[in-house]
Amino acid sequence: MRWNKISDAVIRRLPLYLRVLDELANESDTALISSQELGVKAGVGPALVRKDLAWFGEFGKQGVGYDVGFLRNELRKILNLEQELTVALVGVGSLGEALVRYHLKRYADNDSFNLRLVALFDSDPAKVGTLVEGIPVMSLEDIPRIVEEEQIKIVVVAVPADGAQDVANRFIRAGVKCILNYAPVKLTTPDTVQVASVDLSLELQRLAYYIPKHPN
Amino acid sequence: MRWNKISDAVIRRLPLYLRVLDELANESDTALISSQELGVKAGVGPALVRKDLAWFGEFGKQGVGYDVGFLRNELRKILNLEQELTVALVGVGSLGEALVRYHLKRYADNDSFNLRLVALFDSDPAKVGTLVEGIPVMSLEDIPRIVEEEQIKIVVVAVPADGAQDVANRFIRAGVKCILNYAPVKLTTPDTVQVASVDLSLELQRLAYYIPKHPN
DNA sequence: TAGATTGTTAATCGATTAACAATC
DNA sequence: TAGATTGTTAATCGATTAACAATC
Repeated sequence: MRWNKISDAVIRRLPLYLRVLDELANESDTALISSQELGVKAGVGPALVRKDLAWFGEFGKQGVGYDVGFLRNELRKILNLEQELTVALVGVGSLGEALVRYHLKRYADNDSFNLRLVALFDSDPAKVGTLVEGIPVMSLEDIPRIVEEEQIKIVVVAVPADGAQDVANRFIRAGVKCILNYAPVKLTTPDTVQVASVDLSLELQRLAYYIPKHPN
Repeated sequence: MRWNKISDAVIRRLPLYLRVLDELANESDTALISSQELGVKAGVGPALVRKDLAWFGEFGKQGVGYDVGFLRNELRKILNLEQELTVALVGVGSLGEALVRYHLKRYADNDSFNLRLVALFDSDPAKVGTLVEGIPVMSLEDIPRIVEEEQIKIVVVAVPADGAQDVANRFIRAGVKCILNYAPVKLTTPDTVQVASVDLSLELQRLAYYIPKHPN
């Protein structure tokens, strides 16, 4: 499986399709779905659904549609969701702790997900050695060793803005290729490294633009 | 000020520019910046910077560049950041509470932000009437009244997936035009309403695609 | 004036949509 | 077979980049 240089716009829609298929697989006994239906449920045009899927193979049957279970399985393979995703989080401040407690643990028992949060890191010596939700907090010095030992695949960056680039660099040097960034900065990374950003203030400022000038 | 139908791709970059200008205004005494420099700091090409800004007016001087303080101010006006942004949050579960405690309060005292979280809502009668960080939790019945009284501009949806569309509809009916959605569902809204989504599992599944097949 | 950088138009690039032959 | 829907190619649409005259 080597489909090089498929646009990220395409990749971003695959989880959308997968979510629809997960629902169908659970809640109903629909065994087949057309690009039309799948598109409506995912909020994407039918032609685009077919084009997106066609990058990876011929998953449908003409005149019939796509087999829900089969397509779901193929998407899980394409997205690397069959394997366990080992995750580390750096920055055990209030945000980091909230993420550990409320977010990441939630995905531990998800259907189409196999996420395991294995390590926490913090620069504050007072926090190193403590446990949060049973997960040990380690020093930034330990990053290379733990990434290697635990085969960390994704790191969640939840440190303040001015430390984010530095910790990102440390994980990149240790071999991590996927970063989920909560710090309000644009991380500079080699293009072998993928960054997803959750930047609440950018989103809020964008929304503010759409506030009507005169009262509702 | 009515610049109708400017692409959302443009609007999304304005907060990026504003962030750069905020930093310059604080940390240094740089009074002028070129589209070149601003682009580098924001991660955007210089031609695009000029084109984006030109949608809203002529803010620069040929041969000189843009005045940092002036441009910052213009962007704040364009993005509606001069006025107080009154926010409500619905869904006081573990996620909602974490958002209240760790995220939204943080923006209360931000330089280029004037966010005020004024009301919480929950469908659980046991929670209605309690306070979270000093903010009262109210019943969904109260949505129309409170939106009107407090002039709520943005609602943060932090309810489970199956309740999200319903609560979104309630706020839309009450006149809210901006929704920040944390529920893992695509909200269907009239196109007079803007939705920003924070969907962690979609981001993680996207990142997973980029995990190398064979060990780092 | 000479040098620099804007605002803007034209060219390029990429992503989405429409159309349809292949085929289940 | 007749009807439906895929996979794919060609057409369209929109967004980014390049280029440059205007001008500070």
